[in-house]
Amino acid sequence: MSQHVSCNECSLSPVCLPLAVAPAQLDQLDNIIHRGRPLKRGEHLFRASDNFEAVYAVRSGAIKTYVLSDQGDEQVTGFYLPGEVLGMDGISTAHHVSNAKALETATVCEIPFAQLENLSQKIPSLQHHFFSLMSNEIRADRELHMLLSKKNADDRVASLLLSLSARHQRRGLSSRVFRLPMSRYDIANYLGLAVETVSRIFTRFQQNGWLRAEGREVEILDRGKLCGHDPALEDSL
Amino acid sequence: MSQHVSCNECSLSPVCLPLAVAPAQLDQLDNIIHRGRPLKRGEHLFRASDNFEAVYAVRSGAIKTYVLSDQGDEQVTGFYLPGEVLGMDGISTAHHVSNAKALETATVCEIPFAQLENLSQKIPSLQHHFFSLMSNEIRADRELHMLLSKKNADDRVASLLLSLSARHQRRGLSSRVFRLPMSRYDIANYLGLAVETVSRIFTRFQQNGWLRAEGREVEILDRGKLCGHDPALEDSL
DNA sequence: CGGGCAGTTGAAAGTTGTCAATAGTAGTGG
DNA sequence: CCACTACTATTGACAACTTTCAACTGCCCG
Repeated sequence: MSQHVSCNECSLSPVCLPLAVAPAQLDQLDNIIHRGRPLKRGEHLFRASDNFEAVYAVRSGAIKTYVLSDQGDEQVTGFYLPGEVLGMDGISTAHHVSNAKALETATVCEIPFAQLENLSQKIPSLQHHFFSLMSNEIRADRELHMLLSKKNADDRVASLLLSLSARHQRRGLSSRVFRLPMSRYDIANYLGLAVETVSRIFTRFQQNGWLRAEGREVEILDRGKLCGHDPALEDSL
Repeated sequence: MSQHVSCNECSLSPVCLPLAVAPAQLDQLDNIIHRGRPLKRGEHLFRASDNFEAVYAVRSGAIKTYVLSDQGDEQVTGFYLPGEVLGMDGISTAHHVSNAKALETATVCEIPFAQLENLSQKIPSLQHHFFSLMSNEIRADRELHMLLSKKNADDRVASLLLSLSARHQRRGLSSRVFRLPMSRYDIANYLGLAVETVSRIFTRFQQNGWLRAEGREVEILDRGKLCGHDPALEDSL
């Protein structure tokens, strides 16, 4: 497997950073990007104590980010799929504040932030796109805030399933059948629930005929009913 | 009251956008800022349907942001005090996704975003500061995520009180005695609790001798014990 | 001065968490 | 290649925290 897929040849370019850069300038972006060796399941991309040097775009696999409280318990703060950018929470502090860990074998593009800032000075559309990315992150957090604050356990699980489905579709994959890259524990942790609760909800969704799940393989059988659990999502697909 | 306090003369400049701009260039920032008439309590600064034109720095008073679900119920997503910048969630969509409403009489500086982007092309430190601001917002959302996901009602209320306290101190005001700009309803909504729960917790904190509260006036009597409720905050002040 | 909203308090109900036990799965190493 | 082990997932019973419903007080603004 070549580790030197340029942005030009990367199938993710329509959904990744290159979408903000004119073809003529794509080389400039391409030149600052480092493509590292694949991460194995469980390996860290960065840790909370590391200096903040770069942001990362997922090329394959999946990454989870999490923070540790002082008591040492973990809070999963996000799941990142191919084409998505992570690591932006470190900009203001010069060191990362969260940890990033591969949920499965994953490859990432490393984008040194200082150079990205320089390039953003020259390419306004890149600057704007990066503002947009961060703005999207904030917006997603607002929705998560509502999810955690107002929605019951069923709605939370349904919402995550539909979010993953939509993000698969964005990459041209099936929005109906896909594989969850994360464990039930990670799902529970992310959604502020107990694992047992998540497990029971998966069972109930299947009993209702809304979902088929075998381990991490899921098939969405009745999107409407899953949305119905959270009508706010009715139109999202 | 003059509505034309330049950044030069503004007491908030050490904690607001100007902190990222060299004195020699401050005029350039100052020139793009609009200082509107004060907002009365309950007035909107912007609404979710509005076009996204600008971000806003609070000069006095307090603003809350909120989103409405499709069922029409409100989720308070943030409280903004003097020196804090809001409205950045609209960058990616060209229209605002949240609403911003004055909790009390408030004045704000309006910073047209297109011009801010242009200026950021010329002043690298301004671009960086703006990235930092958004990064901070994301980081705060991560902490809120943990709060809503893992902490009980007591910890959530304590955490909000201590956050407000720290933000007062940042402006050189008392971190011990201050006035809450928001209602118990807003606090409850923001923290994902029922008003009754918040009210009971205020009562209990007072019975424990940790807090004095008369309406919206609060005095923190035992910061340690409030932190103790959420040891993650022990060192924040 | 009055009405409506903000705030407080009590009792009951419900959703979710905790504890415990069991089954299934995947990675490891012989 | 298979067995072992540790982790992931599921299910049930019970407990706990928080919500909901209801009533009441007080205050602010019109």
